[in-house]
Amino acid sequence: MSKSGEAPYVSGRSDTWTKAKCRAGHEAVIGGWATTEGKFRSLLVGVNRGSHFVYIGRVGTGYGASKVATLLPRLKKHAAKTSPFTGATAPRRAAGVTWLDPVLVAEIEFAGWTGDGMVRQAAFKGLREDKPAAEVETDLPASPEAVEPAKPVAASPRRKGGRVDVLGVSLSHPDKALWPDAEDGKPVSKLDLANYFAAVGEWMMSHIKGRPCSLLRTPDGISGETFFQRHAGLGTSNLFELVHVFGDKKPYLQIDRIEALVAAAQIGGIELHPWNCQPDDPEVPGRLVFDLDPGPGVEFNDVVAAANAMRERLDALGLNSFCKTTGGKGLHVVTPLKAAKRGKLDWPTAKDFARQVCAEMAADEPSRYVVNMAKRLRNGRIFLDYLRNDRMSTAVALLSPRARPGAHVSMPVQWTQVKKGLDPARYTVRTVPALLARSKAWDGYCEAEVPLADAIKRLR
DNA sequence: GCTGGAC
DNA sequence: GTCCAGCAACGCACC
DNA sequence: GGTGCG
Ligand SMILES: [Mn+2]
Ligand SMILES: [Mn+2]
Repeated sequence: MSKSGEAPYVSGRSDTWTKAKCRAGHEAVIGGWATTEGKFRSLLVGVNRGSHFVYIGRVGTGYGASKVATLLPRLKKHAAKTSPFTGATAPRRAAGVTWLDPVLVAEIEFAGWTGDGMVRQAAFKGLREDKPAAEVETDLPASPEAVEPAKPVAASPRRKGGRVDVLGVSLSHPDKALWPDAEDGKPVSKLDLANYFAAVGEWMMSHIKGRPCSLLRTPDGISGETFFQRHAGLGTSNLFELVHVFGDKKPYLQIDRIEALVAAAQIGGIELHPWNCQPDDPEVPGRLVFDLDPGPGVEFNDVVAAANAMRERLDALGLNSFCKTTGGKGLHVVTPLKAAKRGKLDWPTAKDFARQVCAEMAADEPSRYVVNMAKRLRNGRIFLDYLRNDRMSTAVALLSPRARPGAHVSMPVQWTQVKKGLDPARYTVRTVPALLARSKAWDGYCEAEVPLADAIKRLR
């Protein structure tokens, strides 16, 4: 498992069989193509298994109409009279399908396998000119037992064009620097980020899975252009899930698998900003985030004190809380919420609860805390930002890196660490995988959830 | 990083 | 071909 | 209503 932390990235998932299949290959041999009404539709692809050429499904070409233009002549050159596919699963002859001699190798990206061994949501990424078709074999063993346990993935060999795979996801320009350094004077590359995500993804996933998740992207590094992306656009990797939320036509990005984290790294997606809803239920609050934002002139030790004070208040209300650094100057105190069986919690209620807790804390120590946003009263005080607790509001995800100098990440810590001397700058893309492997921080998070209704009663 | 539109 | 723009947008505080 | 902010 990935907790051993001895390798830059490891599989870490227990469903080895599924995993092995998912990674079985991102290459396939083209055995045909399909058109409808004369327009190109999809590629029919397969892999070699022994003496068989086994069909594994259709592959779309996404949006790159230009890709089709260059591909079509290559296809036509290898057109054949008969199907190259063999065995019981070979596709039937059909209108609009042209067969091919199985010599062209496609690089594909896909989201998984159907029960009958076909790729799901497969997209064409390009031709592998350097790979002979005969070498594209299924590496699936005959039985699940033959799959060896998850093991460190070997350092990915460089391919032509310098591309590298991480968890089967192809990275362009793996050596491109995204940060000038991680407190160590050495540039942090896209490959470093991908390896980071692969290493900590297991810990991240339960906190982002099933929720819309914006990306803060910086494809040319943190000193280049920076922009948020919340919607899936043209050319979005099919490793992301797409989720529709009430009131918006366009689907939001969602990250449900570690491979999607690597896909985020590929497009320079550094920061993850998920909704704080229950998984797969955008309308129901799933956690409260108390965002402690120090104004100018506040010592970090005072933020530490604020986090502990917040924890005590939440304790008194019957809520369990967990603390993480933000990767910046503040801290987040997070309380997991149990979804009520009846009488669903709504966002206005959750936000109002958070506001009241913060307002009481500020009223008790007005010289330290403000609950009023953007007021110049913030000087020397800590802004208790309750506004993360709204439907469309986000806070930086657990273990998300920050697109700022130092490559710090939002690190889960134990309450015993939340004391004088806690140093958020220790936690970087470079240091965290090893530290996390030995940490017990946030153990029991899921079991700690409590319905907010009880706490609301106690508040009044 | 990637797409699509203007030139 | 090359160049360029888009890639989020909501609630609060204050003017 | 606009602007600054998170
Ligand atoms: Mn903050
Ligand atoms: Mn804030």
